[in-house]
Amino acid sequence: MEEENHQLQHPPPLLFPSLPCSDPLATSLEIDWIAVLSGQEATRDLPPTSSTCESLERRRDEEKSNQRKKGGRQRRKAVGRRRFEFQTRSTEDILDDGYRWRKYGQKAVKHSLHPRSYYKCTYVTCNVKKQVQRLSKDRSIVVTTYEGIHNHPSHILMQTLTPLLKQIHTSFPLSKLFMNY
DNA sequence: CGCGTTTGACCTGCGC
DNA sequence: GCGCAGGTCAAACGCG
Repeated sequence: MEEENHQLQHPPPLLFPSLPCSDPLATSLEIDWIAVLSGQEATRDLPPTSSTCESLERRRDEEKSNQRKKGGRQRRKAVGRRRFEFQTRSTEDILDDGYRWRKYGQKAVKHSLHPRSYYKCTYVTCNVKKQVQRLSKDRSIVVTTYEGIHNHPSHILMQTLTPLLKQIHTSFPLSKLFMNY
């Protein structure tokens, strides 16, 4: 068992990373708020310094060369990626965790009566995946495994915040706010 | 028409 | 090297 599996009683954390540069890949900077709150090293990429863009360039080059090696496709087992697993008693297979997911596969799993479903976060730069499977022992329990950490707020949160931000913007236009600067 | 689901094929890692 | 199991891709399809 190389990867870190955490049994959680609550959904995974919402993420609000800083954007250190204009590179689209920069949005994949991952901050683990669970780690933050527990006092561990939270950011798995470089901290947001001027060298971040450079490291992202390097990572993108590595990914490109990996793709070339594998005949155009990148297939790698996610070994060592952070995984969060939690069990929920529910009749629904898909839990609304606030993010939008696209199903990309389903597989019958050995020693289990129920197939495992594979989902990807639909947000463009977000690489988070999750697996959903029912326990064969107790069919009322859904096991959800998250892999990776979201680099954007959930769409539900955005829906909630957008009108609020609009109101703030109309009440306090930026031009007024920065008049004294 | 855009987006999400389904599903069979394919790829990769791992144990023997 | 081979076979198995898990993970991913991508075309076809459905739905709003």
